[in-house]
Amino acid sequence: MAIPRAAKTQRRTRIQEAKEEQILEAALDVFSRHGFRGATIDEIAEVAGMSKPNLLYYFRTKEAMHRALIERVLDTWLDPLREFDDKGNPASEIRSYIRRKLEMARDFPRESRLFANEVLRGAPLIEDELKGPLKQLVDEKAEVIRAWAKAGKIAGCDPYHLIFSIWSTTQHYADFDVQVRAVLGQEKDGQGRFEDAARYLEQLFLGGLGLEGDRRAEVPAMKEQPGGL
Amino acid sequence: MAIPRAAKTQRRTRIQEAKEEQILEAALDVFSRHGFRGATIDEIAEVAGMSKPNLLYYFRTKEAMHRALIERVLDTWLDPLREFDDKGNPASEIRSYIRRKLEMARDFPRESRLFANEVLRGAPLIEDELKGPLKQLVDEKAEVIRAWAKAGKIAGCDPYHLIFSIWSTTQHYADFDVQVRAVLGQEKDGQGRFEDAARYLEQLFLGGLGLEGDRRAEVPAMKEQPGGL
DNA sequence: CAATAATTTGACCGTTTGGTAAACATTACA
DNA sequence: TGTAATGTTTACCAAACGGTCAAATTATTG
Repeated sequence: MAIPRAAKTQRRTRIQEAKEEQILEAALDVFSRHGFRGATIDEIAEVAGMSKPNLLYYFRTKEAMHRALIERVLDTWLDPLREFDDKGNPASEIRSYIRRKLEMARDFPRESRLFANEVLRGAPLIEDELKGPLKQLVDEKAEVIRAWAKAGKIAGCDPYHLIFSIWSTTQHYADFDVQVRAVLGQEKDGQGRFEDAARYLEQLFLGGLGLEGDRRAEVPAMKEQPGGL
Repeated sequence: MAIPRAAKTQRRTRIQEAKEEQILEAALDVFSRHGFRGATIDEIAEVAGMSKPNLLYYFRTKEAMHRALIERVLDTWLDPLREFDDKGNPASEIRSYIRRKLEMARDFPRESRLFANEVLRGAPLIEDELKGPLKQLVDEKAEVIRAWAKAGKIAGCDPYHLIFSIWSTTQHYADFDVQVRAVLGQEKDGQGRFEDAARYLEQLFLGGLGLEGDRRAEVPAMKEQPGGL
């Protein structure tokens, strides 16, 4: 008998754990390049190095795979915003938020593109997630920013659009990577563009919020590339 | 005899013109939502309200359709940057560049998403365009910005990343529209978010470039939504 | 009004797609 | 070691896919 995904015994075997990981890794590769409809199970199976039915033993449908991927990524993706702290001082909080987002764009570009692809097609799978938990989280952080503005710690600005602009500018380096590289040319083909981007974006956002004075706040430089997710 | 696309007579008939328009309009709809691989000829034909063979009479392959679309959009898409003028004063040039890009995101979101989809999958069709004409145009405008900085008219900054950040922040309102709406909630469901975005982005960029004083420069407000492309 | 060219369609074709059935192989563990 | 549960593979299916063809229809024009 072969009932997929932890049938009789509730406990997941090592082999399940490993194979599912292997599949999701391959799926991330394919989905992030071609979107849901453009991706094929065959290609994912090939990248994962296993037969199609074998893959379908672990994830019964293409949608199940996609859903599993998206859920996992969405969670990780919002971590930097969750860390955004109302106790800290505005300049360093914003600086380190930008840095963390930029590090993610550098280290997990496929995750970013997966998300972008999903939103581009109308986000049918995560609509509820966006309108619920995401909106709630952003509302909360927007309130923090508004409080800073009210206290005169930063220039008054629309906190929602501030958050949008940090999202867009940082994720741009993952989602539009090929364009960025094409425009910068081969000289900047290493990871140097991320350092440049970090410097520029800090200047932009701190200046835009009237915080130039706090330029050299106690925020560390971008980390070297770490390991997996 | 039925040789497609202006055979004996060189002149394109009215009917050709109209049908090709009708097809590209439908194709834009489908490609912008699902990307090249995710789009199907059947769906495009259905949206265009004609039979599949009829559609294929005007565009022999799916790729031909996509190519025609991309070429047309890419050209329009760069117009605002071409208008970016070194003669004007920095504050108003940057302000009106932002406004134009934001107007495009508002009025032509599908075009923006088409482009985003293409870049996301690695831009195989427009790689040359990006590395050639686009890079050249950006290089040229970057030089203008650098000159402004050297002359002390704006704060020194990396002009390439400045351009990237204007692209990303403005296009975000087209490409991530569903997310933006989800976060802002129903109250801001009208076009008001574009006005808010315009105000915020001007503050951000002018502030970030040390140009707050020039805030009320001679740049008109965002235009009402105009007609077709 | 012919007749010729342009357009449209239904039927079709080979391939790819998402997914299944069942046989076979391997692992876990009593 | 035996056996039940888990994992893998080969062969396959129906639907959807990109695209073709020849026949039918509609415009254009001498």
